[in-house]
Amino acid sequence: MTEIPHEIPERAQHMLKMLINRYIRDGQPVGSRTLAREAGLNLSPATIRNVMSDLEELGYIRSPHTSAGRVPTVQGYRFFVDTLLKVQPLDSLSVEELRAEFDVSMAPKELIEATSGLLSGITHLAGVVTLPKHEQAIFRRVEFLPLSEKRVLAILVTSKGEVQNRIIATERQCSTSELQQASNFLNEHFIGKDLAAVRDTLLHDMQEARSTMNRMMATAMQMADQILEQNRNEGYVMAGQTNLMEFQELCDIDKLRNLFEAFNKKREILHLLDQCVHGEGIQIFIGEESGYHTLDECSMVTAPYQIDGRIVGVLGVIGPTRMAYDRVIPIVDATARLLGAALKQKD
Amino acid sequence: MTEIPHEIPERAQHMLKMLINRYIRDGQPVGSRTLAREAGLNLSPATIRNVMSDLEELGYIRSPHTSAGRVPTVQGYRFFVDTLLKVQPLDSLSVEELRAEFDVSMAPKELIEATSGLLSGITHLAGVVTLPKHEQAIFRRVEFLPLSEKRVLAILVTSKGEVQNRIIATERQCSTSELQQASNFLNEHFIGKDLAAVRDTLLHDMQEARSTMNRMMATAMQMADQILEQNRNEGYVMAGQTNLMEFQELCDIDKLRNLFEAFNKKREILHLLDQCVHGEGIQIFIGEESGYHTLDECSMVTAPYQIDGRIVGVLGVIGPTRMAYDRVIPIVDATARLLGAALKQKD
DNA sequence: CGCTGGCACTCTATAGTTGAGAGTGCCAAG
DNA sequence: CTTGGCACTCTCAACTATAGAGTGCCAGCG
Repeated sequence: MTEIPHEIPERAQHMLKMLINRYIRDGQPVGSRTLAREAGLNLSPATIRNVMSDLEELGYIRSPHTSAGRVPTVQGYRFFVDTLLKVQPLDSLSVEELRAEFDVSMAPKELIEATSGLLSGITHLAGVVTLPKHEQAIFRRVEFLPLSEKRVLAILVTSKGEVQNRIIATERQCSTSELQQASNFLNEHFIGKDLAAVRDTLLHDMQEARSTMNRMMATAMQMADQILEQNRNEGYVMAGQTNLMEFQELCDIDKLRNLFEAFNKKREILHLLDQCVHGEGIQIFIGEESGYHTLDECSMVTAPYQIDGRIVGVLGVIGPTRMAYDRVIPIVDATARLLGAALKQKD
Repeated sequence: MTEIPHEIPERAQHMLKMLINRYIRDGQPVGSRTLAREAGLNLSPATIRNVMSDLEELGYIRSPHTSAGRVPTVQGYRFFVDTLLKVQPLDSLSVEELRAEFDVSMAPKELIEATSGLLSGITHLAGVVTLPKHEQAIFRRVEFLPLSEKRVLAILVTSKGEVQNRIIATERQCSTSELQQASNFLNEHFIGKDLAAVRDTLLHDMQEARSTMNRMMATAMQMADQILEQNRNEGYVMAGQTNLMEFQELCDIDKLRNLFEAFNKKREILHLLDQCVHGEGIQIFIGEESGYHTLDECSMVTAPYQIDGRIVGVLGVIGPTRMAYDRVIPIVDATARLLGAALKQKD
């Protein structure tokens, strides 16, 4: 079973595991002597050296230079997380502690932000959570309130408890009854309809009749657009970026700046997160695997989160390649479940 | 007029100005030869040296070490911005360009965020804007919408067009008419009242009668609390922190981390901003003047912004002490006016 | 008296040098 | 297959030397 020809012998695998564990712990290249002491297999450093030499040839580890011990390569980490790592799910006590952090009375957006902060707080890495994407948002209600002479506050509510508001400038003063009439019209016609459909209908109607309600309808449409855009998964919330400054390997000010700028630009990160939404469970990008240079020395551990079995978003952490995967993975996993559960209660 | 005894002679002032300008430009200590070339007063380096020696004795400049030219001290910068700097208001073209960036249809919170981004974008420093503090928030309307069996969405609107929403768990299913009744009750009793008063009355009423509406009222109160808290000026929005990584003098990873953590904690920054709300116009903190160690190598330029002549918040930028004050000050000033104007339209 | 050139002095930054230490690769022997 | 031994390589830190920048001071000049 483990005798696959030209594959890594069991003993070498064990050493690789030890080496990576050690490297994750203190970030220094691991030498043969250290490993001999640590590995538990009463072997001399010389023997270890032979094995390490093999592992290097196979591409799992490399020496930064001739006399500096070995560090894992991306391929090494990949093998480590794929087959060497036995991830234990979070014990139920920890899960309960975690669950207690979710305040279900929060609005969805706040909940997302809190979750992001939670992830970064527990793992001491950067936490990231995409905004949940609802398959379809259902129009629930619209409300127009006069603010001052020519200002109207418009509020749009969808089925998921999401609320958008926006201020409209009107050409002339609208009476309360006029506003009432407008909202009644929209509420009667569109309640329970898909927001995208509402938007299209409004767009169509506006071309037909240049009614006094145009302004209101245009705004309703704008708000619908905004919600739809949000639902197209346009964005994520990040927390704890400063945690990344703690790691020596990222302390190069230039790398750090590039990284932070990538976080701000969002595009690359978003693209990566999008990829994660397709895979079922935990996804891990290690170093260059992401394809983005700015993330070269970073890994990303993500899990999609779901509502009623439907994946609506992704969350995870970003940290140095030598992060404690065994600790981080269960946390990300559990957090994804808990966030899903917390969001579900809003349906 | 300029002959105040024991004060800096005119020529020395001019040199100090030149020296600081030069230092702001390229961040290197300025030597006598450089200054001789730059200053325009046909003087030899030796003469310059004598003057510089005087300036050093008076505490306006100092040498990082024996042979390294001079850099301004905090006192030097202070004198520079107070009396040497002639700030020209932004030309009207630039003001118009700036004004175009303000989209008055945005909700107040969004507007604040956009302004913060604007400041950081133009100055290439970190931009900061406090949330506006309204003297009193007026209760405008509350709305309860059933979401699912035991979930109700509550929406609270104040006179300034601010909207809060929150999800409530109810013990049993509430009928639409019940919810209607609850909101009618609140809307009738409290419209136009001060939010703090509403809150207190609710608190009182809840103790009197354990009605079925308790849950609704409790939530309304919570939301009122949240708005009130926001109005107590609890917070600010920051943008462009990464810009600060461009500056050599802040490139020490430890300083940078401390700085970023101070930004996250918010307390110290908030305290500083609070001080600025009292002074009338532009306020400048240079280096240690702030009293906070984390900001030692930073300056902060702020201006309060007002609605109808009433100061409701502060905005500004944070950057290295050697920032281009002459450029930054007019920008901060103009932005404060424009933000005030944009917010006013929401009243 | 203020300005100037000259000069010795100080300090930093840079490059080059050295030695200790860590770790390797290889080899021959068990 | 494993092991101890040994020569080799490379880094890191400490140290030294040197060039360059800038100063302070002084004596002379207008």
